[in-house]
Amino acid sequence: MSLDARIRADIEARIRSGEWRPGDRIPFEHELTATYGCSRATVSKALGALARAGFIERRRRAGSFVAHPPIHATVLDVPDLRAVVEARGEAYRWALIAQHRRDRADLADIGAIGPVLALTGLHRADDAPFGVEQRWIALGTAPEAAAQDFSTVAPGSWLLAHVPWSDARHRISAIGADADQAIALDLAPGEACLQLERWTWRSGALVTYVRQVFPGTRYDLVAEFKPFGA
Amino acid sequence: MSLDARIRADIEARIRSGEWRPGDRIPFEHELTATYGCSRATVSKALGALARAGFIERRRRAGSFVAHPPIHATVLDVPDLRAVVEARGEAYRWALIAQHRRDRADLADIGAIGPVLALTGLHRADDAPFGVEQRWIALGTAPEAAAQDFSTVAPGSWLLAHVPWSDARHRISAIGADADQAIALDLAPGEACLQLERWTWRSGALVTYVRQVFPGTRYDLVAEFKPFGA
DNA sequence: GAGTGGTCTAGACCACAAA
DNA sequence: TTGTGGTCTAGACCACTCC
Repeated sequence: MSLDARIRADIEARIRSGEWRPGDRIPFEHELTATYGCSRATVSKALGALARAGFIERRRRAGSFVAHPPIHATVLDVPDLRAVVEARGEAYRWALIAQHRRDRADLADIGAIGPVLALTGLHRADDAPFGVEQRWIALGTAPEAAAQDFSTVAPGSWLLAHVPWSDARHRISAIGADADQAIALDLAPGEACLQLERWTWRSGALVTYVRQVFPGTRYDLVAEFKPFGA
Repeated sequence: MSLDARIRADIEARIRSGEWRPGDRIPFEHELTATYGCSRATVSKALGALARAGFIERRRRAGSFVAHPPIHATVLDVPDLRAVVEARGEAYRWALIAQHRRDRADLADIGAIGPVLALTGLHRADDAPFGVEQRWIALGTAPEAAAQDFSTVAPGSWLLAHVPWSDARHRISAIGADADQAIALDLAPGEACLQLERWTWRSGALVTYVRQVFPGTRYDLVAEFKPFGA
């Protein structure tokens, strides 16, 4: 492993672990030069790669800082639905329908171990329901969630702001609305809906699993991209 | 614009334009050093960025070569359905249902200008239908398509292999199957389906627009990803 | 064996923004 | 004004790999 790759991995690990948090200033290039006993070009190459990957922001005369995670709403992001809806100029509302705690996860396929918080709720835009959500939060990985009141704050928004994550997986499929979903979303049973499942992990441990169901006519996912990762 | 960025943009433009094709060797670093009148480190920085972005592959002792576009099947790729199906160990078949040529695109929303080839067909895996496809190919952008026989070769497979592209956009939504789709896919009308629309451009000109409809129970899209683009 | 890319050094000048 | 990151140079050694 090259020296610049070691420096990069080292700093990336400190950011992922939370040792260096968003907004923190990381050491100046000349300090890292001394730390690693190398030239400034090597440090600069490592920091340049980290900046390109979005881990840090670099500002002349000020230094390099751990970046704040961005908020978008495309298929490869974890969207904050509140932000998405408000960006469209509509009023967002979250309503908690049910909440209970289980000391042992009884859903093997979601991959949670230990106590979980199970939540069901409804997302509204301008008072019209546009998504139902069932969510499980692994309290072993995110213990702060146990004390949080989710009656007015959507768990997705709260998690994005408070719990870091390192990996996620989406599964996108089409389903017919079941009876409960149809009532919540004001649809006919069996009407086509977009189902988005998302697993979110932190360092290999599941943070949360969520299943969101949106009416097919009121929601779609968009992805713009280029070939070869260009 | 920095010198290394100019070199990078210059080479990228030659690749996108097709002047340098996949497999071609691009000039050696020391030749580019002479061309641009700069040091090897600057050339190396530009080529390194192009390699990271997937435009070129670099091989010691051999040189740097224009990369071949990869084939994958996740939500941010243009999948070759034949490859996806065969990777699952199933037999793929394509059946052309209808084909006609229009001298003027009559679908303003797809963004095609000039003559288009309109195709409808069915994808099968192990003889079971799993997707219907409606496609428009802009003959102004991809004139070779006019002479191609799409009765046995799926247009998606052919286009991926023969027509380069520079940008794409997906829209993923859920719809109820209409009468024709229900018959083709062997479903009840109104049953939930996943609809994938894709626009593909080359240098700003539309190459093809396709709308694929899959039974919700037989197809889903998966995306795995990390925060900050890490 | 010869020549490529991969990496690193020590130094330099500059633009820019924060102090 | 000052010190940071941004960029570039000229040179070096190395590992790899194709001839």
